[in-house]
Amino acid sequence: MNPTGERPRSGYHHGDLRRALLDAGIALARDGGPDAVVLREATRRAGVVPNAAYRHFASRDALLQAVRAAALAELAMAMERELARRRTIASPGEAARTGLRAIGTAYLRFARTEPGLFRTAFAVPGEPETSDSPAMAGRSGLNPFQLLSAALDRMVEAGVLPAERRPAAEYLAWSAVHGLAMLVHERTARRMPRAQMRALEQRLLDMVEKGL
Amino acid sequence: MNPTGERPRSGYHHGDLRRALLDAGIALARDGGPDAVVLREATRRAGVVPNAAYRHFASRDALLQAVRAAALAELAMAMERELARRRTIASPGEAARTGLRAIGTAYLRFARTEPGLFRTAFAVPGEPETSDSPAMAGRSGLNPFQLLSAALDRMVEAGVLPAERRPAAEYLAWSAVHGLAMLVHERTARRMPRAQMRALEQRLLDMVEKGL
DNA sequence: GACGCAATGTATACACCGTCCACACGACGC
DNA sequence: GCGTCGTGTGGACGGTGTATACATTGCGTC
Repeated sequence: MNPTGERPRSGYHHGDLRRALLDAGIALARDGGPDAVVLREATRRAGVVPNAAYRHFASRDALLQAVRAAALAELAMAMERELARRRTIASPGEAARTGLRAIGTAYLRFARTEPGLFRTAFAVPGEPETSDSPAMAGRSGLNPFQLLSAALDRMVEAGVLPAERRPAAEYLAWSAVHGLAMLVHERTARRMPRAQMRALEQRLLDMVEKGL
Repeated sequence: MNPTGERPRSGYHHGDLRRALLDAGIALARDGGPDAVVLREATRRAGVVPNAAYRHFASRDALLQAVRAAALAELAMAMERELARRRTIASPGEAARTGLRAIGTAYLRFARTEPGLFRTAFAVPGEPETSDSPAMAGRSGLNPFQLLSAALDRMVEAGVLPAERRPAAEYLAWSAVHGLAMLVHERTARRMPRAQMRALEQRLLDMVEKGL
């Protein structure tokens, strides 16, 4: 009944209402996407009257932005985990390449396994991902976009990406992966067989590597 | 005051309310995106009481889907225009390549010049674009996705795309272009200089051509 | 040409939403 | 011990989508 385990309420004051509202908002976004994060429902889950939210968030949109930042942070951490999962590779060139691939893989998996959070992170206008507010970042302090940039930098250093192709390369890589992610869970190809989908993801990452 | 030029109302009956509601919905989506197409406002513009809409659309979502179909049809026509604009080319291989490029160019321009309709077409779940309801199609009877497929088919016929790479290639091409389109007008890079943006679009299309 | 039915538009009402305002409670500093 | 200020409450307003019952009228049938 009370999934996060906090007792219903201590007294007149809540204790940490901001956190409770944010958690409720994240849960709503997780299953239902951005439109599902509705202020009154969040307060209901926190066991509090609707207007109490306004002591912590200026508007429904402010809450939504906070949820979005949390979603981006989760994605960043998924990327960091995928990067860490690589075994140490022989050549530095290969290491750099698998780094980029890990970023893309984590992105696509996140879109698959957390469609609601994914849409909340990217289908809602707001502060651009390129800005570095720590709320959007993972443990490394980098947000998803910055993690991608770093991966590309390492490719240049390792000599597997010509320096003259480096500028703005994150936009190309991001575009391709993001487009497929949208395609995957939003529409068409929803009922494409799993194996075929994975193969398509690999081909896309190949295309990026080859075409960058 | 009455942009489409129809007189305010004849009598008790409207004449073509369905069309009027759809037009109003399209106008709302054009500046404001999917969330802006609100049923009551559409009826207001048609000079009719809110519930009248329910004689023509089962729900707000049904209206939204009709608007979405119209947006897809507009995109299809933009693609057809771009295809027709090509001068006749010497080699059939080159013709096939410029065909694919025209599709991508039209897509990116549509996202730029009609952001509201673009988001309505793609940021809202619904019948997949791969289905061929004529409401989503252009003059050729093909919808945007089918136009892309046809362009790829022509590349195989002309011998500029190996047949073994053809299957599912539309997903790769669509992903890249769609991702950039989202990136363009949704977030980051909104204030990127025009020339730089165009250059980026060209590089993306290069990447697709090379990496497909 | 009159009639009746089905299609279309109206009236009223409900639940839900975001948000504003005035007020109640209570933790913390003087 | 008391006042102040941060936090939660109560009530209200205008907006939305939608259900249900009613009014009007165009059109096919006799």
